[in-house]
Amino acid sequence: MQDTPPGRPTLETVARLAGVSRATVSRVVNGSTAVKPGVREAVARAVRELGYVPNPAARSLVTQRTDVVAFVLPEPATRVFSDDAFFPGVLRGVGEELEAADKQLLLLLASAPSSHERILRYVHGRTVDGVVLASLHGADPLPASLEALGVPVVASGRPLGPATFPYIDVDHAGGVEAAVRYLLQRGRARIATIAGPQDMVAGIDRLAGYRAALAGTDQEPLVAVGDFTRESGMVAMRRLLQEEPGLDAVFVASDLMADGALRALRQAGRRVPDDVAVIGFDDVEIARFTEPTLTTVRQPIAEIGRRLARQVLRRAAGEDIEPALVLPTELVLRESA
Amino acid sequence: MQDTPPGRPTLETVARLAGVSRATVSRVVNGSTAVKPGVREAVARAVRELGYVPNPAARSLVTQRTDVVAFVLPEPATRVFSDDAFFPGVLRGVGEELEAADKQLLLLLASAPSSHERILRYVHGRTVDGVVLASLHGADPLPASLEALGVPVVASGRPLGPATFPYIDVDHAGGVEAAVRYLLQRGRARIATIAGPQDMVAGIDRLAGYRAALAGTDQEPLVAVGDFTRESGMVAMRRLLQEEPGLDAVFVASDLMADGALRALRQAGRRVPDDVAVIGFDDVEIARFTEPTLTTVRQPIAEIGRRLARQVLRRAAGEDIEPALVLPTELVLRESA
DNA sequence: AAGGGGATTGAGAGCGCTCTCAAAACGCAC
DNA sequence: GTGCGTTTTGAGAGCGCTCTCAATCCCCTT
Repeated sequence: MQDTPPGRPTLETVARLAGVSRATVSRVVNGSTAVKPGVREAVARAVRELGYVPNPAARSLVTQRTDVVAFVLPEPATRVFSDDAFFPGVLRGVGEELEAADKQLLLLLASAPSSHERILRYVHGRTVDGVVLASLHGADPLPASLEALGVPVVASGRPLGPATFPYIDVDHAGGVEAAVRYLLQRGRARIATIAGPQDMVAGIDRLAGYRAALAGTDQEPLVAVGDFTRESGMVAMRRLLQEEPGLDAVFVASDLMADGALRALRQAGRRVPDDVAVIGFDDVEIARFTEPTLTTVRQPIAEIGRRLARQVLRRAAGEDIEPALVLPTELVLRESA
Repeated sequence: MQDTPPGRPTLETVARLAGVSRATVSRVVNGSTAVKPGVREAVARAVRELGYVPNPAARSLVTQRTDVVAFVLPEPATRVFSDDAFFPGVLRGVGEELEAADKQLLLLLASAPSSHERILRYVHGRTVDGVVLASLHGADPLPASLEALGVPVVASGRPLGPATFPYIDVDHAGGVEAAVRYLLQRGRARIATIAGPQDMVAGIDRLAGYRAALAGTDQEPLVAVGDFTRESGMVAMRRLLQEEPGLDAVFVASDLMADGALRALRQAGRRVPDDVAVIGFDDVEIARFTEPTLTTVRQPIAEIGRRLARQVLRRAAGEDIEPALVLPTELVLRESA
């Protein structure tokens, strides 16, 4: 019997059992090639026998890496985190990609505005190798602060101001334009829109797409603004109906709001799509279950997450990455338009 | 000018600037009382001036703590992660509580069954101080393996077999019984149920509650089984209608399935609640937006998350904790019943 | 058989922090 | 002033791992 010291086995323990030095065990554990097959096998056996697992803290201390990537969800996004399928979807994509790369996912749900300080502290303390930022509102100072600390940052969504850091986004305007053109092409004569918050690029760009599509026509834009929630969609739809009872189509900047809008339309006695055509944006699960089912602009949610992770990892590995990656959207036809 | 060494400041740097020893700086940073006010102030100033942030890896190496808690979402749960409000809701609760305790949240989304090994590795490597397990299916070997490694584990949901580890759950059966009793009391004469998966305690217990409520009556149980998704709720409802066209009420084991059931009822031309009363379970956001709005059994989702975190932290701190914590549920009356 | 060169291996120096233990400093009673 | 009991402070030993650098092997070549 080996007299194994008590407690978790360390490199030293393994080395002793295998009759080699710590350095050699380290080489085997980290897959270095410069180890003779026989020795490698003996070490591997010792590792297995002892159930050795490297201590990540010790490793980080010397490598200066942690193999951890933070996913930061700022306050406003946290609020809708469990009501919306978007962030969980992105998060899942990020998780998938990180798992594939054997990195860990640290989730920072900033439930209070004060969490900013906490986030910076983590990053400053080199707790993480990189940061994925979800959902930036307005002129968030966070990305700049992070960049200043020299940590790779990739954001979901183009920032409002000048982009001083890489981001992934989808072609909001293009997708919306296609959707509104589709409505025009089907003969809709009075197309309104329920826009998203105008302090978020997603809100702004989708509205811009709507305006762009209408620009070449004789239709005047008709806009109500919501905040991406169902309630706001309902309220906005009612307002639009009141303002323009004759509208026969509406592009809604999110599926959740579209669901609310459908409800308001139903309550107002309008038939969809006969009286009013509705097109949403996102293509989250609910779109397949509204009544009627929702025609919508699909954005590749999980793919956004995967790309975010991939870019931040590449950046952390010292690679240069594209300052922006814009993923395509796609009009998905269902019953509502 | 101080000649500050380049790179991140360490304890040493701070110590030199403040003219004290490393130990003293450590004491100040960690809030030990045994430091003279004057010295403490000088050290604090140096810390501020240098922007010193402790290196968590170095700290973990000696303290044997990481201040990280893992939230593990097994494969099946990951699949529904972005379509359901339950797990994101629990996760949010966990995040809140951990933030308050200044702990970090490591998210392990097990996208493949093979991730088990990965999870164990993290835990074994002492990457985390504790583990919160969400959604255990059947006889999952994971908690036992984790316990064996001596890591505090707290599960969301009572395990199927004998509970060898602490868990938090809600009073499924009690809540359902109350709901079905309510239906009985309102004169419903043929009450069916759409149950959840029978390899999950939530599925089993809710069905048991239904049976229990019917036990004292002359009604025979009428059961269809779903898997907590909307689709399965729709399918199950159709099956029930076919089997028993005369049913006048249905308790559905999740809001998402209830939403599907409502749709199936509408398509079958049944009015809710006039022809058929519907009660769901969960009280997620969608319950307030179905048509008609959904009467449902509320479970305190975020609170479950908070309790999970609290218990695992207490356990990690060496405290003894309750082997089980059962939170109450509550019938929320809306339009559907 | 000797010499050279690449392949393997091991010794040892940290990485930045905590914590024990002993020394130094201080306060106070006498 | 002396002595004793507290505080307060500092020195130094690791925590477990990686990585450089030098030593040792081995295998050819001549």
